Amino acid sequence: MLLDMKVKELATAAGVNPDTVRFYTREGLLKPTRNPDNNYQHYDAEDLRRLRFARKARQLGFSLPEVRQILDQADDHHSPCPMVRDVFQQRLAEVEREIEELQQLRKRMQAALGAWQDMPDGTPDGRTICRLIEHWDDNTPAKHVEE
Amino acid sequence: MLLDMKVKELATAAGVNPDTVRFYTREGLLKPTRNPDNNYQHYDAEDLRRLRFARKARQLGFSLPEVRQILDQADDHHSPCPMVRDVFQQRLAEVEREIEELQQLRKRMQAALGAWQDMPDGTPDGRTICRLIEHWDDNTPAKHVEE
DNA sequence: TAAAACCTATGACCTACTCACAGGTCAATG
DNA sequence: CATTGACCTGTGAGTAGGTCATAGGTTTTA
Repeated sequence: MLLDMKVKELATAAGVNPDTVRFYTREGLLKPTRNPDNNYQHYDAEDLRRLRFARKARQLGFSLPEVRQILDQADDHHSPCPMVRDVFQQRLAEVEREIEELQQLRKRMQAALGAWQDMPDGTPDGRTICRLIEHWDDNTPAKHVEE
Repeated sequence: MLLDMKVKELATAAGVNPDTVRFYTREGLLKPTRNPDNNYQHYDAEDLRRLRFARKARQLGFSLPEVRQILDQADDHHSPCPMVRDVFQQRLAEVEREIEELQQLRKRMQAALGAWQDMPDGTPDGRTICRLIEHWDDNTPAKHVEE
């Protein structure tokens, strides 16, 4: 292999914290060789690709176990792509759920903010702590049973 | 006080897990009295109000330390409302940032999904792990410096 | 040759709970 | 009155994905 990197070099090359490299190594996402002389880890171009891949996958919302699964499948010369397509679709749906939830929240917050314009601050009197929050109407749709 | 509740009664009244009541008590958000006979905690109507308040505040995105701060201010007969308004505004802005980020992500995911329609799965060949992800274009705007 | 900069492994810390455990207490039943 | 079940107590671990601290070993550079 052309590249032979120690932890910090790999970390710098991928733009991550050296501790993340060590963490991923412990977690089995990276498989460096070890120099028996000094016990140092040595990473090659393949590890760099794996690390970059892992970071991209994390940004897309794949969990660490999912990333490891993909990498392991690739190691076994199975194409992980069908699985990736599948998890990716699920993740996209999840992102859309999150967006809707946050939009609901924003709506309620804006409404609360509007209502608060007209409310006095008031000092806590033993009956109320902060009316701003106590009088906030929680319209959260009850938790789904199927979850 | 009219109400005198043990842990589970308070938890049921507020619709939370009894362990949450114990946790909030350890964290100083609730201040029950203790029965010296059996070492049990006793909560009153005030604790119920604090607990309900805390849950509402959490739903609005306040952190536990923030909630404690608000409750402490109320205990000192200072109106926490100005602070609440302030943190609330920040939280709303944050929610809006999160929404935008997620919308960006969704956009990129949808684009990737479209592009993938035309890409073959391919078996890992030592150079690529999963083209679907490796060729995904990460347009994440570089991290803000001010954060 | 000595300091600076790196490496190692391990464990703690972060959030906001939730759960498990071991042992004490209490109300009701047989 | 003893047992059972449901409650209580405190403590510690687990969750996700890292980040940081520590103590000690190695390599590089001045």
